[in-house]
Amino acid sequence: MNSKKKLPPPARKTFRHGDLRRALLEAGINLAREGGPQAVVLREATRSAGVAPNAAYRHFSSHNDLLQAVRAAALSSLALAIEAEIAKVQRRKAPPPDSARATLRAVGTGYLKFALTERGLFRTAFLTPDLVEDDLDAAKTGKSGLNPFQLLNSALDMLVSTGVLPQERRPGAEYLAWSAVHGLAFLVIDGPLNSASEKDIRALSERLLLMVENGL
Amino acid sequence: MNSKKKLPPPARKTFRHGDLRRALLEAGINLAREGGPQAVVLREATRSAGVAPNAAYRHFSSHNDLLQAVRAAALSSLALAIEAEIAKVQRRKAPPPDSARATLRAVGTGYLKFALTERGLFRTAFLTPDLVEDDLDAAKTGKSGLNPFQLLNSALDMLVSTGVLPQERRPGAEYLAWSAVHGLAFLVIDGPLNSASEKDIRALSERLLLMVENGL
DNA sequence: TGTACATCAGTGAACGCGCGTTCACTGATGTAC
DNA sequence: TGTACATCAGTGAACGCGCGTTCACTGATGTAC
Repeated sequence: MNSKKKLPPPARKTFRHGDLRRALLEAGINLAREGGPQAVVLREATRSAGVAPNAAYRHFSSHNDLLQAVRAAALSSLALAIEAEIAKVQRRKAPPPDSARATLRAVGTGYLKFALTERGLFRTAFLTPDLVEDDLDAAKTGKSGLNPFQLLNSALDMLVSTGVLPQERRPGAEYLAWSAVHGLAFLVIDGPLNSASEKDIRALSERLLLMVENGL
Repeated sequence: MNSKKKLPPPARKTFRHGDLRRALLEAGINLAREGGPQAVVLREATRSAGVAPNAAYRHFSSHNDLLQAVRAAALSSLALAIEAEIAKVQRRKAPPPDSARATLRAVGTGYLKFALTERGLFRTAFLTPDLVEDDLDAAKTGKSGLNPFQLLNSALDMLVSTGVLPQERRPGAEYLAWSAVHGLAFLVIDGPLNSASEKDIRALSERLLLMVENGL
């Protein structure tokens, strides 16, 4: 009945909040998770932190500042998801070339899994083009300190060093692989595969990753 | 100095506009062209048509109605761009298998060209997932009466009928091909290839299309 | 251990903005006679 | 050929909305003596 969109404000007792920056960031992340970058509304974040709108300005210089922080967090989650898949395949020790191949596939799998299970965050992660090569901002990386793009690159380097991928095909290969995987992610979250079954999507993902492997 | 964003309203003399629906649609298309779907603002469209805001409601039932009309137009432009590339390769008569291959590549080329030269419209075209299979709304198609998705499918069918692509690999192939091409388009318009040179992009496009051809 | 005070996190009220949309209207057009 | 009238495209004014942001403030905290 009188329930607002969310839980009532957390009924803070003290004048000071204590951890408002973190609270706002987390609220922002939740908004992004559910509605993508559009949904990251400063006033809404303060609402769910139980605080006046302008209190946010103690911790973020502007709406955009908050949004970029959310984006960095999303990018970091993506890196973690990829790392988790990589760890999975590297656990079972295989001959280096096979392992390299499996690692590249794991990057793709992690990427796609994240895109599917965290659509809003995924879309938020790609707001602006600056997850570029030399972007080592820790807020955007996983445990390894690498961002998603760098994880992909290092998988491709492994492919070369184990002799699977001829050196001369290496330059630019990251963009080819990324294109394929990102495109599928898009078709699923915003496009015509939107209502496909998880099984079908999984099958398509595997074929796509094979296509990349064979086609590179 | 006192120049507004655009040309002053066209100084209509008569009370009736005469062709307001078309004028609003074209204004909307221009807005989308320059700023993507976000920029398609009903009031702005009426402004550039030199008309009161509410006049739009004589021709569109809501803001969203206008936006969908713009989207349909964008989709139709995309179809035309693809058809132009197809026509180019089919003009020079080649053995059927080669021609089929070239046609598929032409679909990809047309798609990418459109994405690059019409970023705003391209993003607008993919607002909502309903350019699906049986969508024969003429507003969204090119001269052939096919929408972009159908053009892709028929190129793949050609590949099968000329014996280039084994029949059992045909199902779902449209999504693999589309993924790759769409992903590259994204990397270029909204992603890290954003500032790449046209030459590099062209080279990547070719390699990508080869990857698809070999990997399917 | 206790007190004075600077710091600065959060408040309350207000702003201007542009949006989509509704209302009762006005005036040009095209048709019927 | 001329006039009466229905139609309906466009007007003008106003609405409520939620947003980001600014201002002068209040009150809890931590530090210096």
